[in-house]
Amino acid sequence: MKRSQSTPKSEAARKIDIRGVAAKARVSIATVSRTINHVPTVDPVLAARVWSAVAELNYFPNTQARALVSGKSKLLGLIVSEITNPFFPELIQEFEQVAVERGYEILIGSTNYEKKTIEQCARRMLERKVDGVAVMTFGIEEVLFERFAVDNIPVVFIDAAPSRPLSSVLAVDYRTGIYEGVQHLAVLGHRKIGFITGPLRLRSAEARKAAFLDCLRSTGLKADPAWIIEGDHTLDGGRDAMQKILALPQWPTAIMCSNDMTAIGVQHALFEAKLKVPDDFSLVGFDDIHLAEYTIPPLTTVRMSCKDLALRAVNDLLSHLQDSPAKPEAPSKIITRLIVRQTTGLPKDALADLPGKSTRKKSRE
Amino acid sequence: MKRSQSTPKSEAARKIDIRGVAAKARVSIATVSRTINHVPTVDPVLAARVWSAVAELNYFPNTQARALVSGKSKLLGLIVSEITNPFFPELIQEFEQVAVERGYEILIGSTNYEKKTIEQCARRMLERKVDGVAVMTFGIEEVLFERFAVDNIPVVFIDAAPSRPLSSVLAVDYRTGIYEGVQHLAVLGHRKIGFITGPLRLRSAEARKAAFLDCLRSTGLKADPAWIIEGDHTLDGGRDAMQKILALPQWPTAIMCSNDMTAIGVQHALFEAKLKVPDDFSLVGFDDIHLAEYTIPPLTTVRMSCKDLALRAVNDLLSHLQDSPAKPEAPSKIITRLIVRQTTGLPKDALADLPGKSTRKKSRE
DNA sequence: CTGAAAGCGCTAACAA
DNA sequence: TTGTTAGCGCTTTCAG
Repeated sequence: MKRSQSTPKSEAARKIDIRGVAAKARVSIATVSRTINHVPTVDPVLAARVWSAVAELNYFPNTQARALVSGKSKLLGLIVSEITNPFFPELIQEFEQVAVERGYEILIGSTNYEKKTIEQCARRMLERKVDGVAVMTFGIEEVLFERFAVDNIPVVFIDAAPSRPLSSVLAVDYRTGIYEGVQHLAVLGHRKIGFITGPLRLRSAEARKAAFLDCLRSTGLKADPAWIIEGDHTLDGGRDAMQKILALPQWPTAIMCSNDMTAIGVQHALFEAKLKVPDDFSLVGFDDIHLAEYTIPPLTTVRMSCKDLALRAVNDLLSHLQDSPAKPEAPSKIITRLIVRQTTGLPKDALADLPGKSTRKKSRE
Repeated sequence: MKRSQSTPKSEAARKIDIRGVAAKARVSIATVSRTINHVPTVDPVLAARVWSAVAELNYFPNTQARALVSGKSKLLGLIVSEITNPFFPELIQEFEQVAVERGYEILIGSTNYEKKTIEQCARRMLERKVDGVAVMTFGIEEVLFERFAVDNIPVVFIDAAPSRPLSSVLAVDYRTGIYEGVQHLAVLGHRKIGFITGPLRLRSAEARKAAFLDCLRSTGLKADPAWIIEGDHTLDGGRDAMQKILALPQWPTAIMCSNDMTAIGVQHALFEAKLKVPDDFSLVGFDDIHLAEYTIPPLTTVRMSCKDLALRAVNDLLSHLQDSPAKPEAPSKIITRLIVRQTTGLPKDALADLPGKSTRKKSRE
């Protein structure tokens, strides 16, 4: 089995490492190291020999050894809520692209909202000595991230973060997009708008709900607490929440959702109940995942650019890493905006309401 | 900045490493190593001291150093086609779970079907010294994986693999599921069934198509080449392919798709064309992603268990790693089976066809 | 059963 | 500019 070891053919079949390259190029390992790290002070002639040895041997450096000695793993952690929610793969893809461009690898952790898993993720990141972590799980117990501070590892959170050095926060401007959504609904004539939240212990689920309530108020509508249902940002959660609303004696005429998956779940609940979108209910999602364009009918939703999110996250992390001169504190928020598709329309009682201004009771069940 | 270095407080504020633990526990670093690696021959008294030192210091070993010396990174590579296709996150989730259970971390690579990206992925895996790689991208240029053979890194492929040591293949039994699908359609009365393939350079897209053709034949139906359209396993691809079919003078009455995303794209194309599923077209997907249950109407599809796939992939890899005694060659195929939901029904011309057996022409456009 | 010591492959002083 | 050498934090002989 251990062929190369049991047959020490002197030079011939040695392992492909920096020494092998050095031997073949007839230089020292230091020169090899300098060459492959593009240190400018290497004699071009030697460099050429090194490069051709590298090519012939098909050599590449051992990341572990490199990391061990340099203290930098060139790994960025990315912690997301739930990899099966399509928003996150889209985020991951963008994040990875930016990271790889900048010479970093990413280590993904999916928490599934479970505290134990989150702990495990944090630990894995620490063990692998990531150079930075983006916690994109929209609200998390920060205690678990104290160790990162101890180890001087930058962390970027979303929406809110503990204030400490090397930690920054990506602020999302939920209000603009949600306001546009509420306005849109109001203009169509909706006065009774329900909201299905995400898991409320997630800070940004809370933020989205707060933004919704706020926008309702500034639009002059009032919120019926019965129509604010807690969901969990999953398809099942959306379906269940909508079923709860359908069990209510009074129905809203429009539903906003804390994310698109919830909205798709709602569409399904409505389909099962033989109710039509947007004829019986108007529906607005949040995130604008690619799928939103493909639901039937296509989902009106609030777009949050995950490309932006990813780019900003990586930049924030790296700016802490490369002892940046001035803090390029870019406090601008991540913007959101409404994308109108086909799940929003006039409220069912619009025609009836128009002539007489009477407040009709909704049909029940 | 470098507090701990500039202030060598003897014992007090030293870095948290194996030496720190050893010092605090008053043992040698070798004993610490043995203890945390659960070598059974450690004196319980010393072990206890070590563990409490570990706890107090909140110590955990440096994976890099460990990997460097042991030669095992405890990393498993997982290469997928496209992380934004929901099938893959589901796969990743399962794979990660199994891997973590077994003490491995995973490194994800998403190829996006681009050769350059695949190369990059392969290289990243090599650089990070993964202990094994699962190539779940359903067909890939194996040349890129030769280096893994050189480095004795096991690789598991899907559907087909180069035969070499340390490489195994996960065979999926496409026929059973697809046959059930074709049968189901045939029983409903469909005689004209179209198929939208995946990217045909992917081996398993080819395999699915071949299985379909095969099943058609053994059901006694014949395939119209015009109704076999190449898609690309994406939403957009499905929509485009269906639009091509709709442009044909003759329509099939049912469509099978190489994956669920394609089917969702088809549903969208039909929606745009004001055609109904299953009234105008019956539709069958493949994969049974979670979303399939939530489309409108819910998608009839062929289930392939990604849990199975993940489990088998990890097992195959690990069995190569731990010098397994006998090869536990489990040549059983990954099974597939039909899940009937609501996108399949009687063909549009069923009633008309029943009385007179005449072959009517389909309405065009 | 324990500790001292030799590296794993590489980078970063320091010398030449 | 180049080579020599000392570790990075850990596992693993090998003596004791």
